[in-house]
Amino acid sequence: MEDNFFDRVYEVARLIPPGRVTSYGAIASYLGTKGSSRMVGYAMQACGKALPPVPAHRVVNRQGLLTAKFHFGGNLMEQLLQSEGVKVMDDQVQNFKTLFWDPAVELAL
DNA sequence: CCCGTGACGACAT
DNA sequence: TATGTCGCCACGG
Repeated sequence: MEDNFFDRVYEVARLIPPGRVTSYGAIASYLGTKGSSRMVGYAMQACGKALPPVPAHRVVNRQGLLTAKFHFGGNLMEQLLQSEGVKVMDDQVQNFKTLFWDPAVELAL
C-alpha cells in the first residue's frame, strides 16, 4: 500500500469535511500534479481497497457533476451526499461553488 | 517492453 | 455557449 501517488490522493480525500465537496483537479493541483487530474480519479477507483475507506463520493468533477456515480452503482453517491446535507439535483451538486472545498486553500495555512 | 484505457481539465474551433 | 481534441501519467494486459 506504499503507492505514494494513490496514498497521497486518499490522504487529501479523507480531509474533505462532511457536507463539502472537491474536484479531482483541485486535489491533483494540491499534489502538484494538476495536469494529472485523471490520475486522481484513477486512484479513486482503487480507493475501495484503501483503509480507512475514502469518501470518494465527496469528490466530483470541475462542474460539480457526479461523474463517479456511474462507478458507485446508481444513485448511491447522490444518496450519500444528500445524507451529508449536500443538495444534489440531476447528478449535479447545488451550491457547488459554496460547498467547494479546495485543499490548496483550506490547508494552505 | 509496448499499447490501450481512464472517476478530468484546459484550450481550440 | 457547445462540441471536439489533446495532454496528463499510472496501471493492466
